[in-house]
Amino acid sequence: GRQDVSEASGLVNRVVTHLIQAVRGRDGSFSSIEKLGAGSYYEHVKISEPNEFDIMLVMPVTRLQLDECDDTGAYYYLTFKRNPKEKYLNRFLDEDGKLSAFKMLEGLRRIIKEEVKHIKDTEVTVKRKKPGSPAITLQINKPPAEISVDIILALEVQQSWPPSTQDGLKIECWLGRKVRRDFRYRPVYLVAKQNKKEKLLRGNTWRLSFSHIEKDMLNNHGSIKTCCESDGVKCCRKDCLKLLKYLLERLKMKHAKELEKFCSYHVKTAFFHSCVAWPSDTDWKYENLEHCFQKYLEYFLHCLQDSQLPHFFIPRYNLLSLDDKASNDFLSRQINYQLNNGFPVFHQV
DNA sequence: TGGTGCTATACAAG
DNA sequence: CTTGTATAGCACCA
Repeated sequence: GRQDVSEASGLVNRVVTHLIQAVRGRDGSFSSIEKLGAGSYYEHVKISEPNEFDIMLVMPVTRLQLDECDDTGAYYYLTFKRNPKEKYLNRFLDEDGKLSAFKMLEGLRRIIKEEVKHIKDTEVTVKRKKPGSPAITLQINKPPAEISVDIILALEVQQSWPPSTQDGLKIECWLGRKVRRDFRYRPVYLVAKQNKKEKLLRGNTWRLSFSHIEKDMLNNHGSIKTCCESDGVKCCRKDCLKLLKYLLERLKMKHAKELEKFCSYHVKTAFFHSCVAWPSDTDWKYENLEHCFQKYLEYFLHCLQDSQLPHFFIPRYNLLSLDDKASNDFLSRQINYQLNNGFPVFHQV
């Protein structure tokens, strides 16, 4: 309830501000780090109790050279272009001059692990590292329940988006050309995410992140500027997204193993494509929630059947590989069953 | 003088 | 009502 949200967010904010202060002060490396709330909680599309938070810690850097490390267009090796003043990051460079995501994440993790001990009145622990994951996960013990906070390290660089994004973000018909142009002037974010397909697993790859743009699109999702404002017309876009998130979450609970490849990002990506396919606010009238949800769901089913869901910002990067055809078919069958039987999982608790 | 960091304030979203 | 975020004003310091 409201009380829980308040308690949880208060607790998370106290812990996170404490950690940010410590990380900034500790040594030169992370002195200009900034907080950015990301993920469902901050996008107002959280479906369950507020027990999961995503916090991006953003490091501004100047002039990076991005080299694609595979054909997805999402993963990059990073090097500093001609001497920037980023001397304080030298200790995170590999032998070949590449900025190491692993080393940087370890540096941040070490400070956080140390600092967590100094937080009074709250029991905070740093969870074991998952290989290749960009997150440092905190667990906050709040007696009846537990809150987990994913801290994601991101680099922010004010330069043009890489070529792989050229034909992505096709929002002209939905949000407009000017909005697209403005988005593309916003900085590039790179998160310390290891590419599993990388030949040598040295952990120095980075992945593009568009969390800042996604958050903006969700909070400003109307074709008409006044969409969902208090004196405007309410639409059902966010409710549709929440419903499919909830459906996937429930199905994942029932079939954890078979559905392990799927995450809410698939659902979110399909959502943005649906917003483009049905760009007008009248396509998402609040009264038509059921019909809209069904169209969105059918779109997602098509993606699964074709094993084809392009990343919204990097069109050549397919999030549903043919290699996982069996998983895609499994989820498609599960969703079809739900669709044809009045969504039984929504009623089971 | 300009950069930095804290606080107050306004306003959006639910 | 609550929380989150952007911004303006202010003191501080090199």
